[in-house]
Amino acid sequence: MTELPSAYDPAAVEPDLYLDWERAGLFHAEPDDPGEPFSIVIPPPNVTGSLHVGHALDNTIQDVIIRRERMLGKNAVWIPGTDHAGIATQNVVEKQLAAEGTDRASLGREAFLERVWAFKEESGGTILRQLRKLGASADWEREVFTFDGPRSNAVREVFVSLYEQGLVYRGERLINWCPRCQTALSDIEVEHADVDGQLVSFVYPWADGSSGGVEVATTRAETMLGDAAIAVHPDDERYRELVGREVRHPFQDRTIPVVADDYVDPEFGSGAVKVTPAHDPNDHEIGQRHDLAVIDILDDDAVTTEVVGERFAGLDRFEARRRVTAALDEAGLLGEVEAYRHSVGHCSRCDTVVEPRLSLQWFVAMRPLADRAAQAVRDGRTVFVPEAQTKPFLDWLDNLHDWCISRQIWWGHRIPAWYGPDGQIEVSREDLDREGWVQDEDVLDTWFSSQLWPFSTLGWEHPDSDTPELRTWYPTSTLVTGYDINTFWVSRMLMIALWFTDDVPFHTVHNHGLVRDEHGKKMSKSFGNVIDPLDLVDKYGADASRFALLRSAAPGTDVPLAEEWVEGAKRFTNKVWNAGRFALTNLDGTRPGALPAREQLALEDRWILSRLTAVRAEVDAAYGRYDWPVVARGLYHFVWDELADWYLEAVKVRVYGDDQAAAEVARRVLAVVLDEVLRLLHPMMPFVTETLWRALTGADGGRDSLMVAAWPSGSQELADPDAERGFATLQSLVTEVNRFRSQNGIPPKARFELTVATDEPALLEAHAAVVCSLAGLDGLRVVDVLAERAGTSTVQFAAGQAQVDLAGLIDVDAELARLRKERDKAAEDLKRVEGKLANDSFVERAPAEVVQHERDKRTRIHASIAELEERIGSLGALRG
RNA sequence: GGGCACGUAGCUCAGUGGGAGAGCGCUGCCUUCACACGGCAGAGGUCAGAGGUUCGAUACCUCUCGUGCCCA
Repeated sequence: MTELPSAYDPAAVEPDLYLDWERAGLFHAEPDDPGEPFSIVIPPPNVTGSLHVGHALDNTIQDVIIRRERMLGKNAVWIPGTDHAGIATQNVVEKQLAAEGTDRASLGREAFLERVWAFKEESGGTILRQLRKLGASADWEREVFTFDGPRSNAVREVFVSLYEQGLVYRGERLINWCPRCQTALSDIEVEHADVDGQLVSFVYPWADGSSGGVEVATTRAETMLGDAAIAVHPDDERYRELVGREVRHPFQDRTIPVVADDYVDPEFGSGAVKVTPAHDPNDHEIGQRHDLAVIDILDDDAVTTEVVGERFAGLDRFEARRRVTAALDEAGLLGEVEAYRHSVGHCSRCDTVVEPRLSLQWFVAMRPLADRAAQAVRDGRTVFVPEAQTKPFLDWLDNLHDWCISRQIWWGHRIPAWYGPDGQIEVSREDLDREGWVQDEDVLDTWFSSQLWPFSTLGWEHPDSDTPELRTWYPTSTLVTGYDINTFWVSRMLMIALWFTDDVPFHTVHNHGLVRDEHGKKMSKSFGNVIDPLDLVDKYGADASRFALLRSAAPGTDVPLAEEWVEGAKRFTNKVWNAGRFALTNLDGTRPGALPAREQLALEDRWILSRLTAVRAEVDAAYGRYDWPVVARGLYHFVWDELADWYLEAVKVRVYGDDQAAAEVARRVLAVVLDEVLRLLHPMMPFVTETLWRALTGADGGRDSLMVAAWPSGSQELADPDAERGFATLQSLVTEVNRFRSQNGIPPKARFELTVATDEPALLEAHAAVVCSLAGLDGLRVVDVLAERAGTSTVQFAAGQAQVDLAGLIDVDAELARLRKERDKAAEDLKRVEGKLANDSFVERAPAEVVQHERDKRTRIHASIAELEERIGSLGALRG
């Protein structure tokens, strides 16, 4: 153990330790292992992706939870895996093809898919390998993939079954179309962003040739080529007479009716709106109410078709917008054109402006599923932590539209629907091989497969599946994700699980925030503020990287991170390392075991054990709330400010002293404290703690590991308020002496004597050695009354006054200034307290103990001021 | 437009109805035998602003200003 280097070097221990854990099978669990089941499924990252700092946070939290549950003796499993990520993965491969001067159409479906599979084999799993560097203790033997055999079987089963129940249907609906990805998207794959555009007003002239017309406004002028009506509010007096009349389309040989519809906002613009049922969701609904024509003006590339007429056909939608506006101007119909900022939908995968478009697609009817999910949440069968996410989640479920699940791409689960020569449709669990029948070309939305994740990973392929894994670990315990995918993923898992397994998929959803930079800005390549978690691990180690993330991950907030904060966490790992190293070099082989009898314990032993009890309770409570900063701060403070700064220093008196029995007691306590603090730190900082723990206990690795050591019990028997008060008194004296030393420029090496008058003479006499050691004193004398002597100075501490005998070394002016400052502050405090006590309503109405508290304070400050005045006087006399 | 957060030290954030804390940064001293990735000490805040409730508000309520997110 003496060969432990003086600075902790993560790179030297992490890879070997990880391999050792994995080889020993410590990550693996079997359903019949002992212990209450506990399970987590990983939110599957994109199979071809690589680890970013958001993954690092999400998986660190999961690892912390699973490691602690393991230590608590649970049969804990963490199931890893990846997602085939349809559009994202296909986009990457298509980009590769483009670079090679080809495209998927020329390759054909089969060759293209071979190509994607090859890409998946080559780059797939990288991200899971990267997770290992963070120390993730997932059960790698159970790794699964949304597109592997069993998971695909589950997808088909669910699709067919929902179809049979009438919940999956095919229909022509207005959907979000991405012209770049060439596929339909669901509502939530569209991101709305404010964009600067133009609000163009123009006039539709009356069809009967009478003068004037109806003015309408739009941000998408080209859609007028597909207008089917003009709508006004039925109560709008201005237009009452006009409903039922017709206007003439300026560029097409047709007329358009004026209809009345409640949807119209009479306050907006002219109060009349153009209606384009084929290209706007609201207009589509108006169209249905009034049985309007649906005029689709765009093709798959968002280029105008011949439907719009020769003049404007074949134009990109944005070019068409310009040309139509110009043409309206030419025709003298153009009104005001004003700059207008409005919300525009963009493809969440490629940021192209999405086009609302009428299309024949597959949908899931969500209402019955959503109602069941909402009920489960309202009943508390699944809870959100923090709780604040519950309401938006329920609101979202309550306003859910049907889910468009077909995607016009090739990488994904192909829709198991076959079309016969006479328009028949058959949806089947088995592939159909019939003359003249063809399978649907489309694949399913990736979320359709990942929604099955909590049970498909445990072996669910159909309703009769009954695997030991499902029996043991389903429903899963906790799902850990960013709040941003509650709608995408959490909601769908909840809905589909309730429908197919008749149970919630997880009991708890723990939402963390998004990792941002140190100013709360989103990390992005264009800002150049991206932090690569693998760089962090290389530079500072996995423990420090994890700890820094956790320390910022407050429930309900985003997670700011700066590299220098990770550096700070690294310093903490080094502190832990050196505290451990100090202990180990002084333990003389003492192993953690039973504590000495209470009467053998020194005050500092009782104090540190009491503090340890308190921090353990704090940590357990914070774990219950998933409050990572509190866990991290609690342990940080305990290790650094209490264990290292005070206990280790105090313990030196005995371990370096001559009393062998006392040294032995100190060693035994030290071993126990170190053992327990390593256990408490282990889930957050697995590597440094395991390394020290092996040195401490002599564990030789393999299954003899801190990973499976017991989590400390919550026993309160070592709580010791008397010891805490007593030790705090000693701390107060030491701190005051140090302050005095610093303020008078007395070097740390300079020793002097201290004479103390105190309410705690027995305490101070008994612990003179510790105080002398900590405060760098020659000796400590306890007297009844301090005699004023030339060349001395007096400081106050919690239990009295201490006189420093240091003739000639005191800077009298500095000391006077210090005392006056202290007195002025006390006088200010006194004024405040007396003001309070002079207030009758305070004395009458405030609780008795609060009033008493203020009275005690007044007494204390009075005494203190008198004391200070006296010293100022005598010191002044000394100088004068 | 609707909803939800948030505004506390230079920066990032804790916090509680009885006159505020941490980390980093900053200043001074110290190469003390676990650690200079360290030790000891220090400076720095009318707790966004205005009202209200209360004996007492940074905390509870209302409004204003500012910031962020979600939805339409």
